[in-house]
Amino acid sequence: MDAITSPPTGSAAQRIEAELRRAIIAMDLPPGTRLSEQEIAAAHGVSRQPVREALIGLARTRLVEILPQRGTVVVKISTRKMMEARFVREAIETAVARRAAEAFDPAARVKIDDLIDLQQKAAQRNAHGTFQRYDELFHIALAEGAGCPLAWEAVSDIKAHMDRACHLTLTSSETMLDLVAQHRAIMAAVDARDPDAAAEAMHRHLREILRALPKVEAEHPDLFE
Amino acid sequence: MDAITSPPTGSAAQRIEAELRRAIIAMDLPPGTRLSEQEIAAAHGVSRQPVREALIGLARTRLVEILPQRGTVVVKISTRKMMEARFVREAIETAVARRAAEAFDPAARVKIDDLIDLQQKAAQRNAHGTFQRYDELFHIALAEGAGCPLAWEAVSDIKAHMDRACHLTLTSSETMLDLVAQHRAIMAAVDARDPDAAAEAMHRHLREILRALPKVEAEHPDLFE
DNA sequence: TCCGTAATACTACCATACAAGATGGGGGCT
DNA sequence: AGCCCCCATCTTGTATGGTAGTATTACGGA
Repeated sequence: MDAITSPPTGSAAQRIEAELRRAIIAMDLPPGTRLSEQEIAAAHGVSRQPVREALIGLARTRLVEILPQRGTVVVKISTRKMMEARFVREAIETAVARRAAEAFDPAARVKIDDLIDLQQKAAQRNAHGTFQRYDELFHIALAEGAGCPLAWEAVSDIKAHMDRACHLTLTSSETMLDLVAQHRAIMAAVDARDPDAAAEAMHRHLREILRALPKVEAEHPDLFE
Repeated sequence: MDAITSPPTGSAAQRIEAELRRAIIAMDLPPGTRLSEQEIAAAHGVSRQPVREALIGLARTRLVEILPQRGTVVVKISTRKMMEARFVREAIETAVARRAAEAFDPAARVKIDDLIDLQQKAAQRNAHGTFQRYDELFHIALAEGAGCPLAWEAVSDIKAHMDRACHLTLTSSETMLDLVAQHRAIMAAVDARDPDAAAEAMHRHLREILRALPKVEAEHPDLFE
């Protein structure tokens, strides 16, 4: 089961980028953290060049901001941009859900049940990191089963940002189990071959996610811009 | 009027990436072309490092493919992926059009009329490159006016691929003028505050674009995978 | 005490050099 | 002849040194 643990992949630059991305989304590197090429390179036992390429990759997805000749910082969370991100993601994923309900790859269908079960176990253990990883795998499998894996690429970066914000809102085991139930509801509509219901279920799913964000912003204003 | 010519921006890596991206989309570098870090560096009078970073950036948007220790090539066009891309873009832009019809920034509204006029002139002159540039500016302005500039970021990479394919289909001045008319139709629905009509107009607009692609694939099989 | 100025200590950026892997061709062996 | 192995020559990947630019800080004057 390496579907969940796959850091040692390819070049040093890719490894470091994956590790930094994970750390940022998991809030191990909170918004505002200053990142130094030197320190990261020393910590990973490589030179500054691969680290630099990793940071450029992260800057492209807006997870960090590179200020020329000044430094690199983890970008702060913007509630406004989160709402825009949710809008875009909703547009894509409701369309995917609708298509999934019209025709779904049977082979991918059985895999999804396993993913949901594993995600539920992670939620019961209150294992935040693995929960989010299985959440991601669910959405990937849904897109692939619907026949548009490219849609996931478009959602991927957006979801990364949202996951980071969700790390503040998703604290209790109950809220995580709610999301699992919503996943099951989506698949129920897909199985029923009901496009409108599937889109509506996805719509409700995504609307829930960031509901608590404004409250969190009031509690941790330093993490927001 | 620098809105259309903005290559000399920032670092050497960014300049080179922008230049290569333009060349790839304009088919100056056809699919399958082998790109050598050495040659590009020599041609631009810089070292390999910035070129390398530029190629990494292009690889991230799937315009080129880097084969470790082997070489870098301009990716070939895939009709299947183009259809998937159109699906995703349609999902986003119809949602944007719907939102635009609900509320639109007046300041952005007047700018759009200018862009459409300029695009029409470019179509009449059969100036393919500038036509596509104004097409891009139109869609950007629409997203901004609708209040979700982030949506454009999600569409940007997808549109780049589609524009490359359109370079083969958009040959006559008439087809370009058709697209301009469709832009006007979209804005007419937006002005009428009719979300469904705006979404439908956008839908028709995007459906047209790749209609001729299969025929082109039969004519130039070497450009496709 | 406060402010303007200059030196200092960082940063990202670029150039150069080196290393590691992959390919293609040629020569020798079977 | 056909196959295999080795080597020359590409490629990308990594390491290191140096440069230009910015923020900070120390310092001298009012």
